[in-house]
Amino acid sequence: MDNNKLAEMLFPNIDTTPDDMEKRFPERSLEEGAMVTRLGPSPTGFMHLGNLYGAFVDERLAHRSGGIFYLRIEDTDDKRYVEGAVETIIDSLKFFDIKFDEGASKDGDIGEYGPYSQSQRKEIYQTYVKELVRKGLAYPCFLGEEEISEIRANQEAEKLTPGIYGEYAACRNLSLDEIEENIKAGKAYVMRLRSGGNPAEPKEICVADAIRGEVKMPENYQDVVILKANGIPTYHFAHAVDDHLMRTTHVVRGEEWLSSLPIHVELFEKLGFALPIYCHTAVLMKSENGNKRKLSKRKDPELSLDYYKEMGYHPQAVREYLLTLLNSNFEEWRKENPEVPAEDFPFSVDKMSTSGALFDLNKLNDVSKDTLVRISAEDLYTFMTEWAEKYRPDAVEDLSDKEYILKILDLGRSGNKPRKDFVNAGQMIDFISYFFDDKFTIEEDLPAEAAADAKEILSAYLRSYDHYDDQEAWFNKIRDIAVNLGYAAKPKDYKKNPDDYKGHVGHVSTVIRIAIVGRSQSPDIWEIQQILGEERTIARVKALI
RNA sequence: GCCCGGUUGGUCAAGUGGUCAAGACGCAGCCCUCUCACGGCUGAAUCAGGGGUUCGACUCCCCUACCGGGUACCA
Repeated sequence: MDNNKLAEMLFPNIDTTPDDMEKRFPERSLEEGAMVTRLGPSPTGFMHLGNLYGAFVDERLAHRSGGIFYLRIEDTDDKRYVEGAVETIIDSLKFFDIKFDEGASKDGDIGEYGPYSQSQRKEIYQTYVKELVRKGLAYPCFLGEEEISEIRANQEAEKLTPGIYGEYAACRNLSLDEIEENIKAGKAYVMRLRSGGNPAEPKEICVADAIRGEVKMPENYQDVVILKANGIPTYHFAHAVDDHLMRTTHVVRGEEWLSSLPIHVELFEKLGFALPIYCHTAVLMKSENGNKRKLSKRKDPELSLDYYKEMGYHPQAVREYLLTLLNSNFEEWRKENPEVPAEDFPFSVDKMSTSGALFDLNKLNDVSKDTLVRISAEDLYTFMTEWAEKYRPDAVEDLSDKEYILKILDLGRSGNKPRKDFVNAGQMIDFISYFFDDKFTIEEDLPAEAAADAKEILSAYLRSYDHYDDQEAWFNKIRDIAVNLGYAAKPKDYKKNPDDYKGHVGHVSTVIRIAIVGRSQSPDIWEIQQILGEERTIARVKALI
């Protein structure tokens, strides 16, 4: 068999060689230890939290080491392509502040190692396939879908590993004439790797994984497809060629790829490429019916990135949450360095867990509260108003008085024990809604202990009200009202001798609180009144009377 | 079926042969307190099961169970 002849017959239009490619995409000149990572999403749907989780690892690794992080669109599956998916990916990542140094973008490719969409790299892949054919390491396979499933059925009946390998690789040893005949007859074909693995007794290979340590697996012996009938490579082949030519140093991907690692090892070897360092991350899971399950785009809309955007979670909060999942020592670090940007955290792959974490909304909310308390009112205002324009147009009008809103947002946030009332923009708008007359309603019943005296309490409050009282003077007046009406001045007194009083000062103030904010729970009433202003305060008290 | 991973409280987890098995979220109680929040304190709750190896095993080995993934001309 004349392999050169076969190569020419198969790829007459390819006149480039691997050497050309090496020259076109030279090694990057980066500092020692700089990592080159990539995100390789396929434009098949929408981004979910798991994608962001992985992207974050890439981004941190590259940027903390002074390396490069690039975006490569892995659009080798035309059947699954979804219109607009690339834009969604780019927008989502941008929203969560994941920054790329090069790769695909809305304004076209940025960087010297492109094209960054696999669909545009056909010649590059074929250059390498042609070379493999020359070396006798790849061959055309004319097996159709039916023939393959027949082979598979037989293998399954005999309890053998299914696949095209060894004796089942029917087209492995076709003669040049047979191949030519098939092609002339217009038969479709794929290109397969001529695997060097031994199906009878696969060798054990050992790959160092940065997260999992040494991974031992049997070598590959399948004649895997490297080029589909349409001339586009499979993921496996594109991965090898692209990550080599784009000079990726660290391949971060989900653990679902672990099983195909032997294929990649053989591909890199046959192509003469050095293996990158693999980092197989645990996949984010979701709990369902008591079981864990991998996140799914289709089944888990509440885990799509858009969901967090819609709920109004601050991107920084989501980042911090992800960081707590990613590196177990992050929370500890954050406690010691509350004011330092998360970017300074010494992120490391060997702190990453090997088992899949369950997404926990409780934890996200908690992290979010801690995150928002560190963000200035000014920035919260910007964030909230931008969010409202898109998701809560009804609230935009209310938010227009910036000075007013800033005071509200800072309510109780100063001092060393700041309130942590805010979780996300949607919740914030609801939380502060009582500050706006058009949203204000009495949402709760008066406390049972003081309901009967409500009118008197409020009237007395109105009579004694002086907007310019300081907080202490203000509260003393409430205490007086309480005592005069037969309520305990201190909750403790009431607890000790509940029969001596109708209730305690807390019940009395709750009546006032409901009049002013419409709820039994809120930050300090005096401060709220100062923000609301005298007129509005009095009007609300009168209204309830 | 076969192959590959994984398994510490409800959740996230530290831990790498000798610990009363950290910490965080959540939960319960208490304290602070005009409510809530914040903060503080206390508590309940964990090494999947069984065999080895060892003076000693959450840690090492084997088996089983369970969970997840792969087994495509999908990525």
